[in-house]
Amino acid sequence: MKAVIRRIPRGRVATYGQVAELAGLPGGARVSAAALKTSLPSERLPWQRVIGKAGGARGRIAIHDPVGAAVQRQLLEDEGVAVGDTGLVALDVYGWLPSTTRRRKPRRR
DNA sequence: GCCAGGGCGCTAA
DNA sequence: ATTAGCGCCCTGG
Repeated sequence: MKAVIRRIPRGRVATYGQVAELAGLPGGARVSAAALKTSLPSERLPWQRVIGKAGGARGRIAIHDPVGAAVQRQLLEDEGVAVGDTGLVALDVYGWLPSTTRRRKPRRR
């Protein structure tokens, strides 16, 4: 699972659900989140590249802690990922496209 | 018609 | 019970 996260290319992002699926934990999106939450910086996991897409969000920072969220945003922009004021990230552009996973209906565009 | 955002219920650890 | 989630549906801009 952590291995999966490390696979996320720089400048790209993936959703918790996507990571969980790739890790072999279907429906375990929150498990991924928990793993990241408990992970230590020494693990050097690019947790910043993992975002959520719950509710009406199509892909945005899902960290509750405002500080952590700000950090993630900064790190992402540092990699070249544009983050909206609300922490929204254009999955259509920066979304990771692993050959092993398929996306939902690309909803035009 | 398009987009972003919020509400609701569900699943898994 | 709690949560760094997810999808569907509705609303406002």
